[in-house]
Formats: sequence, structure tokens, C-alpha cells
Amino acid sequence: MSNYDFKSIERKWQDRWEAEGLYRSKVDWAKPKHYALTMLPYPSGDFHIGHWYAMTPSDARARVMRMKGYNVLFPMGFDAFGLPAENAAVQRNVHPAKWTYENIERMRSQLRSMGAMFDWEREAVSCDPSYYQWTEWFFKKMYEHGIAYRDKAMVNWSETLQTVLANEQVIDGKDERTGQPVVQKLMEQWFFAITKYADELLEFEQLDWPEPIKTMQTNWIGRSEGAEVSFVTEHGDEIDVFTTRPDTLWGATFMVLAPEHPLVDSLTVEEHRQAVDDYRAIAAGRSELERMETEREKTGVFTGGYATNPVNQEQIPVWIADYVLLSYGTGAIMAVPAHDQRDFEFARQFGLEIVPVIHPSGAEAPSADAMEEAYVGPGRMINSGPIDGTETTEAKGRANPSIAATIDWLEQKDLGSEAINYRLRDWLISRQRYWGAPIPMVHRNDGGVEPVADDRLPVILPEDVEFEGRSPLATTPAFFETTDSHGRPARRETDTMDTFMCSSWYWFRYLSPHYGDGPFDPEEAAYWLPVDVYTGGAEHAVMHLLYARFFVKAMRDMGVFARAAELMKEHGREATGLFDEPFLVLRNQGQILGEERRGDRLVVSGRQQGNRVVATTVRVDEAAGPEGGMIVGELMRRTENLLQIKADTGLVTVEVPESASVEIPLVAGTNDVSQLRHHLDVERMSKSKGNTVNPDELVESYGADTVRTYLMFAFDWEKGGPWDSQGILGSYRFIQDVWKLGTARYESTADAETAAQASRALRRSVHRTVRKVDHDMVAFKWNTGIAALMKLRNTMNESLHAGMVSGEAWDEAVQTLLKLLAPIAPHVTEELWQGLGHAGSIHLESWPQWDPGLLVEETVTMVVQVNGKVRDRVDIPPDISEDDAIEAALAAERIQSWTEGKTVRKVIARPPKLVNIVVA
RNA sequence: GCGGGCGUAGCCGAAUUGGCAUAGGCGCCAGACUUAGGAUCUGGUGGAGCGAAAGCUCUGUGUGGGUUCGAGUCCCACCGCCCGCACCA
Repeated sequence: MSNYDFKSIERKWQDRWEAEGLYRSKVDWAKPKHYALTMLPYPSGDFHIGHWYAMTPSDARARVMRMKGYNVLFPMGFDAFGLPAENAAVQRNVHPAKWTYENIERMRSQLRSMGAMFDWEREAVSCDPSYYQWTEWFFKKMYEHGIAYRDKAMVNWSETLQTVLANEQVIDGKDERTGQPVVQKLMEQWFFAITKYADELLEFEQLDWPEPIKTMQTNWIGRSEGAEVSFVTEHGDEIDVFTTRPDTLWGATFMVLAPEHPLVDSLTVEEHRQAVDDYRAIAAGRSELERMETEREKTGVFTGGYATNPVNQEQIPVWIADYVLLSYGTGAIMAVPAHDQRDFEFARQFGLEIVPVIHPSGAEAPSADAMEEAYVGPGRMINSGPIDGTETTEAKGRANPSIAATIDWLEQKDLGSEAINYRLRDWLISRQRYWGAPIPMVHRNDGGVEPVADDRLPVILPEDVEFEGRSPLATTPAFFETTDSHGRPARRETDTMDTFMCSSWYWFRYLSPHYGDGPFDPEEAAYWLPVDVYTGGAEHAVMHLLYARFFVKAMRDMGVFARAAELMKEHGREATGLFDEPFLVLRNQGQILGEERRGDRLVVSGRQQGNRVVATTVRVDEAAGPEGGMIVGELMRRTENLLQIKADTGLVTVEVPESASVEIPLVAGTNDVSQLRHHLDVERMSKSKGNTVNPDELVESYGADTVRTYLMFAFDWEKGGPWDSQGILGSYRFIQDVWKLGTARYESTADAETAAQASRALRRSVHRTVRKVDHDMVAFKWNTGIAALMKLRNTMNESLHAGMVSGEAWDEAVQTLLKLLAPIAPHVTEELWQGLGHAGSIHLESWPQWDPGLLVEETVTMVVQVNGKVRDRVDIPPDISEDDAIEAALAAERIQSWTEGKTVRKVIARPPKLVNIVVA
């Protein structure tokens, strides 16, 4: 038996698979297809353990599907446009393209070391002109169909990134990538009309997606039902408001506009102008972030203007306040202080009138003065003219009788209409950056815009440009000087597209990355589409995953799939519904967190100075007990030369001056403060915390097969959890054991009868394992699947040592174990498979099937309970009748003492598992 | 504040959907081999108690209650943690 040499085995098979094209995927209508997709990485330069965690289980599942007889497509590529490349250009004076392609090259080899079955001939790189020409093509198509449009709007501007961002990319007023604040700016930008698809995007019926993702998308789209009503100002201008509670219109005692609302100017009377202007200036200067922080106290100013409440002709004052957002609804509200908590607070703050219009069920009629908060519960309408007495419930929209009655009344009187409002805004896709796909548009001298002619596509990014932190496109005449369709001088659009645009269609490019007549080859599309299973991180819930769904729906409506659908039908495949959604099944992996680490135990001498101790000596001693005059405890945190030590008396801050001596026995040479290890909690991995795990090093120490196995074994995949550097040893031992089992020379020493019985037991284990692993691998439950394989390993170890089973049973066990493990640990199983004398690859073998007949046992153990507690166990045949089971239970030896002298009240039998005897 | 999820051993985690709680792994303990062990192999390992031992009894899934012959699983209340949304009109 040779030793398990993972290095040479893994290199050998990776080379051979590639040379033989083992993972090439070709259209074959005779076989069922399976398109497995995992989110494409950004080429940052290095894969971290999270990439392995996302990709290798997806690879394992794709491999299972292949062994199950599917023709599997499992491609890979790079989401290669983006800001880090430009930052590298500024900081290291290297062109973004060069930086990106060098990273890609390094990451390709890291991907190879995973041993994944990526079909490299289908690789797509989004920053390559052969790719982004189609990103441009999509933009132009969207423009022609009225989905892409240019508009002036308040947008999120990031000073740090020097670009605008989409709403989805701003979280709590901060850029989601860097956490830097954004400000609101009025700018003319390109948008995609994703809101046209809002209702369709709320449909998830045909999707097998995680509930939280569907919920997040639903919340993000934010559909609410209500009515739109116009209030008329003294100048005759209409202020449109959207409300979900039109039934409370009679209680609307004032209006509030967003400070940026266009009618503020004309509404404001002279004596209030200064206050209004001041307030607007403050609001404009606030970042979105600050605006949210000022949560509690309501602020605002009166414009001096009035508008007419259309239902009762009351003149009501119009205020401005920053709790009303221009970006939601119409940017103006009717305020109903009696029944809306925000309006209530505002009214109390500024002494505005409150008129209750709901009489709460089971309570006294409300008095405006006595109210302590807005009433939002059920009741009957009062003070509300035509709808007085109508019941109001907590239901939303027309399901609420009072709302339905009001909408009908409003529409009949032509005062308003039923309306649906969405929180979702159109997708802002312009970016004032260089490293992205150019927007293929031209600004004419006459102020109009037109798309670049087809024969002049793609617009290529100029290479010879300088990087200083802003996009060079706007300052490079060779790029922006162009002509329009009539040959007149014109200026090229210098903004590029959001990189989410590139990733909104990449899985189509994988189908035919070299195809020149369209974004994808319809022949390939007809066979492979749609994606059957998609895996990746949940952080893309309302960005990539929402954009991707929108993109496919827009593509469908623009006829991009027409030819593919035709071809599908020619091959007898029903195309209906297959081009409505990109990813039928979606699963999110969890996150691997950093490992908990104990800090060094320190013994410190020094003197107290103010609220800290200045150290003279610092010594690491894991065994140190309390010592007089010394500070002894675990190092919890270190910032430069300041240490936080958890001593018996509490946290102590210790300053370590240059002059102090630092002694770390385990670290040779002169020691200094930076070598001390501080405590780490379980938290997200990050370089700054020093708790990252480098997959390359793990592969170096244990081999890719072990790393893959461990990643799939140690966590519930959809949950993730803290890394455990000891735990990987268990997987390493498992792979080594498999190596030993696979290379063992087995000889049976038993007589025929013993062998038959032992073999039956082993085969039962084998076939049970097949059933378990088969189920778990398809269901993304790798941890329990591998646990089953480890259990089989244990059983086989026993069989090997006992030598009782027949040679045939042993061979079946070994081969089955290898096949079941092949998707998880592809190299070692391939090597062992070859060692067993097989000429072909184990990865071309078919997936094992279990024989139900072998699963049944001759006897099973039945639990006998008395009053619900297990008191004995009896061996019985699995097909025992209920009566026989009860008889066996009552006859069981140890049951007698528990039933003696008592009355059996009831017997519950669940043969062959359990009998419960109830006595009193 | 609203919505969703979770809580099982020293740790990561199982539990066929209401039927033997703790599979598998890590760690730990004991033993074997060894110059050595952070290698390998064998066995043990929720807690408490009884027993020379085989074993037996009690107890145990965040806390308290409920339904049930039977609850980690279902229901109610509470505590804690995580995630999403958050002045959304």
C-alpha cells in the first residue's frame, strides 16, 4: 500500500482531465440537460475561503447530477469591471486592464486547484470587448424599446467613489461596498425602467427560492395600495398625494411636502421665505445618513401657503419637513395626525389641529386633546361626511370597507382615483467611472441624443489614458469627440454602465462566449436554458438577483429569445414560461466566520500612571497564576502599543513604551508588541482582524480533496459558522481512511455461511448509505451526506479487520464508497478508481442506486415504553402485526416489573418501532 | 418599532417531520505503538446517583406553562442571539 500523496495525485488528475476535456459540455438533445450555475467572482486577486465554500459544494452537486445521467453545464467566468481596478491604477500606476487580467490569470489557477468541473471553453470575462460589446448591445436594445431613458433626478452621489449609485447599492445612507456616506444630488442620468416590471417581479410562484430572499425582494419593491388625491393651492397648482388611507381624508388637517418638492417655491409666502430657504439649505446639506439619524424629534417649517382639502373644502396649511421624502410616492403627503403616528408627533410639535375620524371599537369617542398617540386600529368612521358610520378594519387596500367606500366615492366625484405605489425606483445605471462598459450613446449638438450606429459598435474603452481618481473618459478628447448619424460633430457619452449590468446577463454569454451574431447562440440557448440551479451569497438579494430577473423579463419582451424558443419547439420542448425567470432554483450558502482565538496570557509589571499602566516588562506565560504586583490576564485587544488585558479585577489598559521588554517564549529572537496575539471573537473574517483563512495554504497542507470535504462537512451549508482549524483533521483522516480502504487487499477468511450473513449486513449499510447520500446531495445537505459516508467508512474498517464478508460484498462496498465520494473528493477517488483497474474515469460512472430489498432487516429492535418511558427493547420481525407487537411488548422481560399490580389502561402500538403501555 | 429565522454536549452539528435525544466530526480521557508525539491505532465520553461488575434509576434540547399515551419537534408567554427593513405616506 502506497502512501496517500495528495500533491502528485491532484496535480496529475487536474492536468489529465483538462487534456482529455473531461468536463467539456456539449449540446446533446438525446440527454436531459442540467444548467448549474454559481455566482461569478470579482477578480480581486485572491480567492478566500468563502469562494471555496460557495463553489465547491455547487461543483459537487453538478457532479452528482452528471453521474445521475444529466448533461451538465457548469461554467465559470469573471465579473471583471469595477472600481478596485481603477484604485489600483491610481495607487500603483498599473492600467486597470493589466491589473484585472493578471488577477484573472492567478485566480484561474486557484480555481483549477479546487478540482472543479468548470468548462473553461465557456469562460466569459465581462471586461473583454467581445463581452461588453453585447452589454452595449443590450443597452441600445433597451433604449430602442423605451426601457433605457435619460432623466434628471435626485440621485445618490458618493464623494469617495466619485460616482452616482443605484438605490440598491446604498444601505442606511452609505455605499454598500465601502460604507462611506452618499449625498443627494440633482443630476441627469441614464435609468432602466425596472418599475415597469414591479408587479411581475412580485410573482415568485414558479421559483424555488429561499423565503428570506423572496421577502426581501417583496419588501424592496414595496407595493402599497391606496389612492391618489389632488389638493389645490391658492395659486391653482395641484399637489398630488398618495395615501394608503384615503378613508382618513376628512382628518387631513395639514400637508407636508419634502423640502425639495418643486411647488415649495410658489407656495412660500414672503414672511416665511427666509425660514423655508434656511430649512431647505440644511436639509440639502444633510446626507441621507444624517437625515435618518435625526429620527426622534420632528423638524419642519410652515410655508405660509394653504391648499384645499378636496373632500371638505377646508383650507389647510402646507408645511415642509424632511420626514417626507421626495423619493417616495409623490414627495408630498396629506397629514392625518389623529391616525398616523408621524403626523401626530409633527402636529403636537407645532401645535397643529388634530381631528379624529375613527371611533375606536369598544371605546369612548376620542377627544383630540386627550390623545397620546395616533389611533390606527379598527372602528367606525366619524366626522367624515359621506362615509360616516362605515366600518374600518385593519385590512389594507380595498379589503378595508372604509377604504373601498372612499375610493368609490372619490372616483365618482372625480376627486381622486385608486392608485398603487411602489418603493422601487428605476435602476440608475450611469457611473462616472472609466472601468465599465461604455454607454453607446452620442449627444448631438442640437441637444438630442442618439445611439451609436450598429456598425460602429462596440464603443471601446481607450487604453492610453491617465488615472488620477476621476474617470479619464470625460477628459480624453480622442474618446469623446465623435460624430452623430449625420456626420456632424457630437460628444460621446462618457459615463459607463453599472457593473451590475454586466452580471445581469452573464449566464447567457457562457452558452457561447465566442458567438458573434448576438449575445448568445440560440441553438445553445434552446438546449441549456433556463438555469436549473443557482448558488451564491444572500447579500445579492435586492441587487444582482433583482436586476437579473428584470433583465430576463425585458429580454423576453424585446424578443431576444424568439429564435431560441422556436428551436426549443422544433426539438419538442415546450418553451412556455421558460424565459420568464433566469434561475429556477436558488440556494444561498451561509458565511464562514473567523475562528475564536484565545489571547496570549500576559504577565505585566509596571507602574500606574493616570488611568493606565505603563509597562516595564511584558511576558507571555500561558500557565501564569495571579502574582503580587503584577497584572496577569488574557490579552483582549491591542491598538498599536496599547494593550487591553482582562485581569481578575477587570479590564486594564497597559501602555508598552519602546523601553519595555517584551518576552514571548514561543517566538524566537527579539520580541515586540506586534507579535502578541489578542483575543478574537467569532466574527466575520477580515484582513484587518487577522482572522482570515487562506485556502491556498490549506490545500498545501491537506490537499484540495480534504478542504472540499471539510467545507461540506463542517457546517449546515445554508447557515455557515465559525471556522475550526482543528476540525479539518477529521476530514483529513477520513480521506486517508478512504485511501487505505481503496488500496487494501481484502481477503475473506470466513466460511460460506458466516460470509453470507456478514455480507448481508455490510451490503445493507452500503445501500442505506446510497439512499441517504443520494437524498442529501441533491438537497444541499452535504454535512449529513458526508456523515453517512464516514459512518460507512467505520463499518468498512470493521469489516476489513474482521475479514468475514465475501470478496464480492467488499468490492461492492469499496466501489460504492468511491462513487458516492467522487463528487466531493474528485481526485483521490479517481486515483483509487484507476488503482482498482478501471480504464475510464470514475466521473463518467453512473451514480449508485440502492436496492430497496437490501435495506430491510431480518429483525428490528422495537422500543417498549411504559407511560411514555423506554423500559425495554425487543427484537421483532419488521413486518410484525399490531397484535403480535403488543403481545411481544407485554411479554417483554423487564416490562413485567413495571406493569405488575397495575391496570393496563391503554396500549398504543406503532409497529415495528414502538409500543407504549399506559398503566395506572 | 415592523418582518423573518434560530436557541440541542466543552465546540461544529444530527434527529426519517409527534415515537430510542445527541448520528458524524472536533476536543477530551484511558490504553497500545514509539527515542519522541501536535503521527497512527483501540476503547470510552451529557449530567447526577446506586453497583464489585453486567447493569439499573433519576434527570436532561434557552425559561415557564399547555396539548398528547408520547414533545427537541405542535400551541401560548417570556428571555437571548442573528438577519432583513425602518419617518414608505
